[in-house]
Amino acid sequence: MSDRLRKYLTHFIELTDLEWQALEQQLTIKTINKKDFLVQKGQKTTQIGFLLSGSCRVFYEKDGEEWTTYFCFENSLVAAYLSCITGQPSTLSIQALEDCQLLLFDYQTLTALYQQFPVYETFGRKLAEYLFMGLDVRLAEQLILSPEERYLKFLGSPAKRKIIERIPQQYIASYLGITPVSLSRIRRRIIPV
Amino acid sequence: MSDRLRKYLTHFIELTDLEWQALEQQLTIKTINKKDFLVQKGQKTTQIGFLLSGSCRVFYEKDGEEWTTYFCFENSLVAAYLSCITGQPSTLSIQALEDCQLLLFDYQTLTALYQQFPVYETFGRKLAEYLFMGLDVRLAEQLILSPEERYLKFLGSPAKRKIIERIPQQYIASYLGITPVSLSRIRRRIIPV
DNA sequence: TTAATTCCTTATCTTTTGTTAAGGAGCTGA
DNA sequence: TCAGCTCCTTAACAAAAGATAAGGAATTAA
Repeated sequence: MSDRLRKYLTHFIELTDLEWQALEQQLTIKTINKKDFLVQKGQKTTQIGFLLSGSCRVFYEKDGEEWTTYFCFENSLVAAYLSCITGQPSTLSIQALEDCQLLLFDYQTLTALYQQFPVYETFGRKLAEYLFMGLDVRLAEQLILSPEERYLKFLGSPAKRKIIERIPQQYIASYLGITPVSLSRIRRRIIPV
Repeated sequence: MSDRLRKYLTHFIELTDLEWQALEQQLTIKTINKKDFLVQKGQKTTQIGFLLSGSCRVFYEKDGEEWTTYFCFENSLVAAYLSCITGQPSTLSIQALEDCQLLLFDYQTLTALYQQFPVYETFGRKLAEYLFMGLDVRLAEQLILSPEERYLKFLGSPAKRKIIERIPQQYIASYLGITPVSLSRIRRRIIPV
């Protein structure tokens, strides 16, 4: 089970058995149901999850409206990473869109490993770089593309096809930064009949 | 002169003289004039600059329109960091808004230091985390705030007052993700006479 | 099976933004 | 000094998005 996390980490670093076991010992497993929250706005949460199955949405809430920053699926990490770094209460929330099974470890566990094994410091750097890259691209799209162009790009991304198949359209609208009504209009415009 | 960079780095890490000198040796100094480009879209640029004086804007260009992601001032780093990480040609451009004096070093220099001194690996992690934090906040604002709210928040940020004083309003509009005309209307709306 | 719920679409109206063009204030350089 | 340039504002119109409400299809639960 935890092998899947170990394999995921090889995208970033190579671990000896000893190094891996140091992390593996700290893992816990958790199941959450659809609509349950992994993180709630205002909470101090430093847990980092690895999704074995299911999916989540990460979103900001303001005035009762929810704006999605990204979606997470199986075999990827999910966390309020900003909150982990700053130690401040999270400004975002994470909710299960399907029943989820997760491996969990704490950010403190990770920082402790930074001291013990240089390879984990490298992992921390590459992870932050990876998250930075994702946000950089996301922000650029939000700035230079119109809502319609953003939706077309979303459709054109193979990695996001599965999102469309598994995620209610209202959340895709919230990801694109528009209302569900507006997305519905865009769809009619670009997919005539 | 380079002392100012050393002092800046103490926000992230503490360096011994030996560690600092390893980087200091690699520094070059550069002067660029207002409107000159530090990075042009499409270029492979892995230079990292530390602004001793002046200011720059970092922006994406599409269909002749330019959208600013952030502004840089003296005593801060400026780079196409995404391009550094990926090794791909830069998708963004960096232009001087005032005459600038910079200390420059290459991203390769930094990664070489990762191998030699663990403290630089830590710096690399903290730098990536810092950049991630900036983007996370920026994206959230872009998603949950209206253009008018974004401008009000911009006005309310002490760190950004100097931007307003030194930067033409059209670039602030481009940072807010709206046209200069639209910003002008917002200003009339919120600052009645 | 039926009722309730969720989710998407559509319509109408309002608000906001984009587009284009014109004009004026202020700075800059010959 | 004066012409040119940059930058901001304003106006008029078009395009797009938000708000609200209604209706229907599909799924879920009793």
